[in-house]
Amino acid sequence: MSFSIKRTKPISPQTSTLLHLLLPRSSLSSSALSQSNPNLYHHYSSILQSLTTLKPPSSSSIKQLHARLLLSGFGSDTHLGTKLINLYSTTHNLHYALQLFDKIPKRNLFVWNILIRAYAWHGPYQTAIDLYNGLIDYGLVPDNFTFPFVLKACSALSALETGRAVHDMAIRTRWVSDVFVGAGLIDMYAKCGCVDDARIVFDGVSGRDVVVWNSMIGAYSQNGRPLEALVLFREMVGDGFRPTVATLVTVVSAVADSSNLKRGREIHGFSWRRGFGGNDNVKTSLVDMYAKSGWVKAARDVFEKLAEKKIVSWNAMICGLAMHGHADEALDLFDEMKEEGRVIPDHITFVGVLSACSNGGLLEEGRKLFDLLVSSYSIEPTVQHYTCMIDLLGHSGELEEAYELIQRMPMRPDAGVWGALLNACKIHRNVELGEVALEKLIELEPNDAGNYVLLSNIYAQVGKWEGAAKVRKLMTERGLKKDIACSWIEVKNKVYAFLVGDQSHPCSEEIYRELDRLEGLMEEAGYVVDTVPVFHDVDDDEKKNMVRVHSERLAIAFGIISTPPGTKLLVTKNLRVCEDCHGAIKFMSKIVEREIIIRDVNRYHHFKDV
DNA sequence: ATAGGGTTAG
Repeated sequence: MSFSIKRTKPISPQTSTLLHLLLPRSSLSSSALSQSNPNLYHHYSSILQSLTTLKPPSSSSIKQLHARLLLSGFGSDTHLGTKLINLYSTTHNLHYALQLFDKIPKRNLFVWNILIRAYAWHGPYQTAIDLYNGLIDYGLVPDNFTFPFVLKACSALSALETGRAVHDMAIRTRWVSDVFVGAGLIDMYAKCGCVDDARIVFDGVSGRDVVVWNSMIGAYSQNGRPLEALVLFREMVGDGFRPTVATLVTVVSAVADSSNLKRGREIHGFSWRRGFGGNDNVKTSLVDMYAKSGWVKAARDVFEKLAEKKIVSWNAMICGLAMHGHADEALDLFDEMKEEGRVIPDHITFVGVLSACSNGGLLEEGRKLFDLLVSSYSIEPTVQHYTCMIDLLGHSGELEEAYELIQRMPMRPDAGVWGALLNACKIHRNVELGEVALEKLIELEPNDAGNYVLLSNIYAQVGKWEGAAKVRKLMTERGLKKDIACSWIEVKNKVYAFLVGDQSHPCSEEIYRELDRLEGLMEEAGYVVDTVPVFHDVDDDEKKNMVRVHSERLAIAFGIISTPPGTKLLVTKNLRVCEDCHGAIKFMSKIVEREIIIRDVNRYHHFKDV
């Protein structure tokens, strides 16, 4: 019997030399092979060892070795089998790995671990969890390697219940305070949205290292708690830990969400002082931060200084332009990206350009892009792409077409889709479709007050007060309250917040006096109060009063009286800017000759009619 | 023999 190696695929010269050295001809042609041959066993073991050091190990060599091991009667040997499984799992041959695994009678923890690792990295993630449970049923106890692997699978699936069970096991096995296990648990809880559980784990980790800090800062940042992320970052630096690129990227993204340019510039400065100024990853997060802080030009400057523009960088810049309503620039940049040809647009790029079209009212451009996404880039449109299209069609007044698209889309429309339609119905005062959209929204998000408010406003716009009252009653019955409007503005390195009708500010009197003064000038310039957006069915005078104390107006008035003439104002609001304020701020901007930017829940509104 | 963290949209 001959054992010469059959070449199915050419193997790398490196591997071929290696096999030649380790397998002298004599052993290759030997005809009496069995487990009783310790030399051969040793040979196989060494070859396996050497293959492990190759990066990447040759797939075909592994299969050949496997075949020879079986022929030599070593098929069920734990030691050799383990090594082979390890090789198979690092070369993504999970099928063979699992086959071998089933044949090994004595399975040690190491084999379970590397299999769980393979499935946690490449999926199917549920298999990793099944294997973890299998390991326990088999009578083994998970160790400090098992936990990070299985937790990665839990994170990928947002499998909170399984994650909690794993956490419980980590406590019982006393691995819970280990840095690796802790980081895995923190990340799992973060991905499941349970930041406070993550914090409990964080507080219990002994000998925290930089990764554990990063994980916890990221947990806050990814779950919309930027201030806590920053507090923890300061604590980390105060404790003498040296931040890494991952720390900076996470913290900059947290600052981006906190909408505070001063903090953003501070962290930018910090990154320079600590030697991260030239790092492309940090720069990309800065592009996003500057865009979200309302300073598109600074974002663009950082973007142009990137050594290499990767897809994330392009996306951050394109989306940054889109959210500020610079539709043409966003599309130009998209063209530039295609021309440069180094990166391929992905699904996020298309969310960016489609939303740019939506903000810019570029219906035909948007239609073309939607076609392009499927035809030229073979991207499977996601529910977000459909949402963008429905938003675009809706804004452009094509409500019927938008509704048809919802009925045609291949996946189940989510709240975002119906929300886009409802919003379009509000803009174009379409009660019938608005009712359809709200009905669906109530099914999907029964406790979101904003949806009810929107429909109520549509009724109010067309004078259907009984409809508005019906929706309001429904809200009261369900115990829902409209979120209180709040706007904030940063003046001289301090953030000031204003609620609707707020009189608590020390300068309140001056603020209202300034509003009065502006209103007089606005009316002279042709401004007429549009009372329609007011929620309640009250008389006109009262409506007028409610509109004029909207939180963004208070913030703007405060900004005007407390900054030098000509200073640009950036106001952030927790809800959407109402139509009347939109019109009023145009006049204000003109009268005081200032650029005013409002960041609301959806996008940025620029008023620059100086 | 095996290990944990990061940026874009929504």
